Amino acid sequence: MPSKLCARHTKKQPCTCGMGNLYRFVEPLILHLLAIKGSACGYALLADLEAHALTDAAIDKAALYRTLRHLEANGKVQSAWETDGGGPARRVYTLTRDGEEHLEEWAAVLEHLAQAMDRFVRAVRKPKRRHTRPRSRAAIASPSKKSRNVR
Amino acid sequence: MPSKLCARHTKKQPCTCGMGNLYRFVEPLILHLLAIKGSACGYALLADLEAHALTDAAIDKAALYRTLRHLEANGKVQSAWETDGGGPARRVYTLTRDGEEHLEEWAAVLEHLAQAMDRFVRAVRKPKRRHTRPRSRAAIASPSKKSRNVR
DNA sequence: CGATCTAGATGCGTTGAACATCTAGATGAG
DNA sequence: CTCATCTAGATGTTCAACGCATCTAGATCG
Repeated sequence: MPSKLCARHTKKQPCTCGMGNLYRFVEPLILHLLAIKGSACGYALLADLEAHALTDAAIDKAALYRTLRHLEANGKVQSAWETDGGGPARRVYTLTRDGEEHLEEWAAVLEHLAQAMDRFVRAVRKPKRRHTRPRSRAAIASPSKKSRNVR
Repeated sequence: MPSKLCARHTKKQPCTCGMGNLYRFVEPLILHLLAIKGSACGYALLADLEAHALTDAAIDKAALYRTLRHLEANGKVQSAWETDGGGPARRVYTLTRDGEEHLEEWAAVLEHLAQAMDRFVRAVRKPKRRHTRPRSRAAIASPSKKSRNVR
């Protein structure tokens, strides 16, 4: 996810930039499931994803498989074909060390985001402070000094 | 946002389906800012958005203006040109009643999402329960009974 | 044999994201 | 006066993601 390295923020702390809400949080879910299951093929993950999903949005098969390949391409997971045991061959995935770290990063990002969202929700629900009368033109025109370089 | 009405869920509760994390949460932020400011033009919102943003991702001018037009097209905000006071004409936006309700919906959605993310983060950080040895083939093949219709 | 289940993958049309660019009035410096 | 800058809004383009449909193919079972 931070494959693009996020030019804007040179912060140490992982940021939400590079991820663009990638894949509807499918990525961290997969990493987490692999972490607790040890290993699994895509099809097996599908059922668990439904149960653990962060949102009530259904998870697309295609998104799952594509995300797995994407994770593998970035070295977050490894896969190996498993043909024994009947049925079509399964591509069985396991987390790499890199993947474990990636999951931690995701946790940090989501933790921040959750807190921010929580603050936002409470701000929205805060007993409506009656808003100041339509402010003067000047107040609107120059919101603050540090809004110079708004790009 | 639930303009597509979300065919999948006929739940009463607002869901995250229709929104696809639309516009990086710019939409609810705009609604909220308009709610507390009473009214504002896009340019004035820009500065406040930086301060209130949910993520550390910078907010794109283009995204802001387009979101405003989108909100207006859906009746969530109203706008009027304001030419007095010097400078180029400003399109000044105000929330509609519909927009106020929309903000409430967003609050509900974000509240749920924040809780889900919080649970997820805690699950990830939970003291690693040593995962069971590579489970039997059967256990992998049929994850659960209710995974029949995984689409 | 044919239907169904398991498992993975691909194709495509639409939409969103990131970034650059453009118009144009107002203002201020030289 | 002229040029640069600021304010304000809008558009265009490219690329990635999303949603949905479809496809292959082995295994299994009636």
